[in-house]
Amino acid sequence: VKTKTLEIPEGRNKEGCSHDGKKWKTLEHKGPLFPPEYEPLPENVSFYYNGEHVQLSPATEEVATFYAKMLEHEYTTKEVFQKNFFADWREEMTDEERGLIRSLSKCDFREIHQYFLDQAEKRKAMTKEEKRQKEAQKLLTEEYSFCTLDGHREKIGNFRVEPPGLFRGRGEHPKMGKLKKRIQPEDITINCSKDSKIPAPPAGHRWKKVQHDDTVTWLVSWVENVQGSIKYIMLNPSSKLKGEKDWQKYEIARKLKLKVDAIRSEYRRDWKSREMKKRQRGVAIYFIDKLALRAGNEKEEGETADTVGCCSLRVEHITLHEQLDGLEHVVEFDFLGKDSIRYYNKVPVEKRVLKNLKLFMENKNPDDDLFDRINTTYLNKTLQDSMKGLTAKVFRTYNASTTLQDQLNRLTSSDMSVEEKILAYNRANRAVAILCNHQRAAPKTFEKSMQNLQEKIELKEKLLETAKKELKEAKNQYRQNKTDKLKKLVEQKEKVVERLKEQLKKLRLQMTDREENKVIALGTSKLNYLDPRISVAWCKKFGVPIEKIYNKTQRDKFAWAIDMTDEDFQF
DNA sequence: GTCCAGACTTGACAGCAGTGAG
DNA sequence: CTCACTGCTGTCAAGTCTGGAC
Repeated sequence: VKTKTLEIPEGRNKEGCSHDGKKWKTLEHKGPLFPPEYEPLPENVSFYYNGEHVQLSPATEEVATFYAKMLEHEYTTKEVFQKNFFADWREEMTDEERGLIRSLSKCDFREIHQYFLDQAEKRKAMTKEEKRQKEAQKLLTEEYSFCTLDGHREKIGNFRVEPPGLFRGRGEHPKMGKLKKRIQPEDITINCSKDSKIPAPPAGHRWKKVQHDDTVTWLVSWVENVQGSIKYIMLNPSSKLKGEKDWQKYEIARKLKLKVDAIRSEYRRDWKSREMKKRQRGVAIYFIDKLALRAGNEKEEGETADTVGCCSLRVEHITLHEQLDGLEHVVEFDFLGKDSIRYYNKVPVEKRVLKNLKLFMENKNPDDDLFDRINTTYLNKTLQDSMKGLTAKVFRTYNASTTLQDQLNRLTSSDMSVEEKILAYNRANRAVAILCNHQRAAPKTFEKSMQNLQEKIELKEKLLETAKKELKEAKNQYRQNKTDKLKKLVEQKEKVVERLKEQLKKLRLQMTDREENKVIALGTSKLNYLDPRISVAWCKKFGVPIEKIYNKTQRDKFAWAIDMTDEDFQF
């Protein structure tokens, strides 16, 4: 039986929060799966120092293989990467090795590199027998991929412990190249219920700790050595626990929809405040609302790449223009955001905003904070006063979902073909991705695949032309000699023309879609920002199969929405 | 207030499997 | 059957936000 309104789970209030912070009653699992032990290189594969063969100790050799595997990557050409790697590698060496190996430039990993290339080649040419073995292996690991939470079998998101390797940060990360160490069972904390079957550590080992904390959702955790942060094993997005949280997130965003007008007048009032702090707050929230910027927490300098969000914007990240490209009062943004993705945007703003920004920038250096009186904690406290549960990131969710809903309403009509509807959907999705600045590297094969598509279109055009000629010819013949046979021929030729026209149209749509998608990533917004009920309702209303919009993983994650939504739902 | 640990969401991307054309 | 291309899945880094200690 499909319920139209989601039932409020037992022990939860209407926002889906547990009253007592408890996330589960029972939790049982098998613990984490460890990566395989290091296998030393065969004897005929050598490392060379200064041209001489050197037999490395297993621990040193393992770290050398991490570097050797990356030899072709741009990373290894960066000085920071090399420096970090070499320092950490030397830590792993025996005294003797450390005495000998003093300069990375004298190290020759090429033979090791080639060895791994050959191995990859071999793996590709795997026989059926080996593939069957792989399948069997998969079956063996399957039991690790599920747990039992409150009596339900649930899929786990990441049940493997991360393997050792070299840290690859994004952008200009000061820690790139550092050694990410192998995690031992002795580093691992297990979280499960008291009365459950406690997972067994590997033979000869023991866990760091076994705890029974029902106020958190993770099953396994460990501390990672590069940043000192905690890593977790948690449930898959398809799980009930994650699904409810997701639903709750969108409900809060819908609540903002009802309050947003009041909040907007409030922050506009702040623009005129006597207090500098309130003015900054007003402008920051305006940016977060209008441009879907991230909150922008402070980051530890020198520990991470230099990236910013709204509150951490610096003077150097914006340029003010009284006039630009025929527009008035324009702010030009240019900064690196999350994952060192560039945000570049020229935005016309209200006169008062520009005036305020000028004020904020007065007597400051380029590397001074633009909003020096506020931070994300203060901003979120203010937002909480306007609406319970409101934080900066809710604006991203709200604006993304609202945009999708608006765009879909505007771009779809029922007389479109399914293909046209899907193009409309993708366009709506794309508007959101642009708003949220979700970018991707242009696919490596982009130019080529566009060219292929173009050729296909040209071929179709020719076929269509020929078909049209044949149709005309057939019509002529029929006019002169009205036989049944010729009538049939005309009909047949008409059908061919029709079919070709359809195919051509489809190809052209595909081309447009792909071109417009070149550097835009749709996945992130689809997965994290767009209320799935909007898409489900749209599919139902316009007769588009849900499979055209969501793949299997996405359908699993959004099962809650697919179940509960009818075609009238509006965000 | 400020600092920091902790928990959880968000994000780009590599590598793989599946698929359809030749 | 092979090969090229695409879409999916897993990976793990990088954010947000909360709460507690001082």
